[in-house]
Amino acid sequence: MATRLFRLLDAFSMERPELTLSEISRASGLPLSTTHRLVAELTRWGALRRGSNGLYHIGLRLWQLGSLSPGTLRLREQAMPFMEDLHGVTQHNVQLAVLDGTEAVSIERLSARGAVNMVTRTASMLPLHASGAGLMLLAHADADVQEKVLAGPLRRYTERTVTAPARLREVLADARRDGYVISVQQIEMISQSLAAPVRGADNSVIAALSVVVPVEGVDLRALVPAVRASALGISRTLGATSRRG
Amino acid sequence: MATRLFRLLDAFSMERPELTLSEISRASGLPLSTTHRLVAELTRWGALRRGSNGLYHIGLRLWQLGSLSPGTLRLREQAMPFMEDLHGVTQHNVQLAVLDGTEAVSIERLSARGAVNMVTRTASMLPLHASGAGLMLLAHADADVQEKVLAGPLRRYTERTVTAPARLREVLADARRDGYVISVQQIEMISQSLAAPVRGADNSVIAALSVVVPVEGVDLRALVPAVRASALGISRTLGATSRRG
DNA sequence: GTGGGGTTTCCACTCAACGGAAGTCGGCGT
DNA sequence: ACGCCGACTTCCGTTGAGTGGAAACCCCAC
Repeated sequence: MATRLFRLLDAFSMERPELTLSEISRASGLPLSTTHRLVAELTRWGALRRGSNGLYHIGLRLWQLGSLSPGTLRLREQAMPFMEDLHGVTQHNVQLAVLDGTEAVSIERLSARGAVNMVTRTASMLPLHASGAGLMLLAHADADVQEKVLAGPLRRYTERTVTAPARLREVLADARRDGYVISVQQIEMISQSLAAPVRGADNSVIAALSVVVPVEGVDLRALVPAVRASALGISRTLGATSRRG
Repeated sequence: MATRLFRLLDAFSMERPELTLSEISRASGLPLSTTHRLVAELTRWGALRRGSNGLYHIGLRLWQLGSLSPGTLRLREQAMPFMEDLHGVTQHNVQLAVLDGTEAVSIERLSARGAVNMVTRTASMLPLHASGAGLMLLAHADADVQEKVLAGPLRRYTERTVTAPARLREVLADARRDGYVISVQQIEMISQSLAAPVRGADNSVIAALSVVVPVEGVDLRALVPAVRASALGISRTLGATSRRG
């Protein structure tokens, strides 16, 4: 059954990327002998590898497969130069995120040396309703995704997190109209972010470019043109023709 | 059964990253109804996603999982600045590869604007016995891997591909001794490459940094110091203390 | 309307996955 | 040296979950 495989693979995480067979068994709740067989199959295929230390870890085969996901390899490669420029100019955290189901996933990030330690790491999730990038992606998401998110529980990270659906709709409408969105202290009280949409060849929004900066001492408004310009640059490289932000 | 899932996922490729259900069924050789059920399960978990166009593609969940593979995220992030410098100085293709089983996988690459069109793309395989990076990885691989590769069939890409095990052993020994390896016209008659080892915190070789350049008009020897220095730089960033190349 | 694709649902059979149990290996403490 | 313990591996009889043929469904193009 497939769910067993998923349970097994889910045993691996950012914190625990290497596990023994028994650990996998315990973490996934599967009987040891079953785990043993499944792990063997996964290893044969290359989804898992056993290191010289005897521990199992995710194999590159899986990474290669994952790299086929739209909005990783090509998007990243094209976006990198622009992100670097933006990072160089602003000296703040820059990140690129895409939509996956009802979550935003950060696929690339350049962190500033002395900047706010971003909560998020590459390959991690961002809330759609509270992060700058998430809001921009949500603003341009399919109607059903929007409805699902607006209906579902909207976690309140801080006192400033917008959790009222009606208010959120306004924010999304503004984001679409303005071509950028600013999210202040919605995830942490010490940080704020600004995001702009990245469009693909068909002019649909496929990613969001954002900067995450400290609340203290930074005026996000001043960064709006830079972020929008960078996002437009990426869009153009990807073949978008629309001038809309 | 797990193999069915693998067959199904293998239907996706660099060339065909988006497929209809029927296409998946045909490509994987699985009955349509079985495919339907498996795809549904995979989609529920997030390994696959169905785009607004109705086509299925690999989901970000899989990409995130794959990113847990050692030698992708962290290695890439640390290596990037050095690769960019090297790329800037040499103006040639620069790539970073790691070992997976008995193959080398390119995990990052910077291609030169007007350079040889590298056969390889990011997230693609390199032969261990014929590419510069592959040779360096093989030179430092576990004994059993080396034996397997030397025993197995060594594909002859060009007339200059080394396929004699004895000769290959010499090349590997030289690579270990010198701290770099040069592979001339072993994959294509128009290109050659130079690779140096990247060491992790335990001083073991975990990756290979290489440049791929045209045969005509470029003296690889002149690039040896640059590539070695960059590789050492990455190693140092990763916590390696060994001065051996 | 009709044909032809892709897609979804249904269900009885069967065989492959399951997992308890027993056996192996290796390291550590006494 | 010995015994213990944990991790790993192998075996095998049972059974219920995966299988896949078939039929219905949907939607578009001609």
